[in-house]
Amino acid sequence: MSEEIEDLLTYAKSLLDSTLVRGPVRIRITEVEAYAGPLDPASHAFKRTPRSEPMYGPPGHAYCYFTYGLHWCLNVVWGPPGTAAGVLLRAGEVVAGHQLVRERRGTTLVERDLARGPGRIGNCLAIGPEDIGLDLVNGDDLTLVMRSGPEPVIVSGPRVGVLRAADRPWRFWIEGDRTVSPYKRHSQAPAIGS
DNA sequence: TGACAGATGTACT
DNA sequence: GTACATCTGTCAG
Repeated sequence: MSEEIEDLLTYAKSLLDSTLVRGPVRIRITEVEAYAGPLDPASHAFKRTPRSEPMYGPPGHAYCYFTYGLHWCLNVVWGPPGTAAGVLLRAGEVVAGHQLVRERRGTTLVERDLARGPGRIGNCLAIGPEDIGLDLVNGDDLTLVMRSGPEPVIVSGPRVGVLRAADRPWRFWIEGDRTVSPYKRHSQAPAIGS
């Protein structure tokens, strides 16, 4: 494995237990997935297109994309400009601003499920097209606060919901955390090992 | 638990 | 013009 990818995976793990803040809403990140840009067939940046252009920008910025006609998902761009790698935030736990999140999401979900899934995180934080390219590190609207405490126990596994290169173990989550998304393998992804 | 419908932007032909 | 997508909510069994 190249050093660049090792660094990406280390960064992805460092995001676990970090916090995303937007106004009164705070979400503790419990599950992430790494995408290695042009080196990764599952990444949107595998091909450089107008949509994936933000991935080629500076690190620490947001790459937001709209999928399935319904959901906005949030990635954190990683690496020097041109690397086009990023980390998808797959699940988290709402630790503050529950009331506002419930207003956005409706009240049917139990607290654990409020940010359980990439689309739900986007919904909780009101992610939209205006957030593409936003600076998450120095910004004052949507901010990523890195973990300051000890590293949690981290488990890795194959990626979820992607059709290509699904068996790369680039998904990381906090062991035993009940907010980790339950989603399964892409229905058309080949079996692991094939 | 599993299957599927849903809405629309993006990429490819 | 067409196929598909880093998904979620709902319903049937």
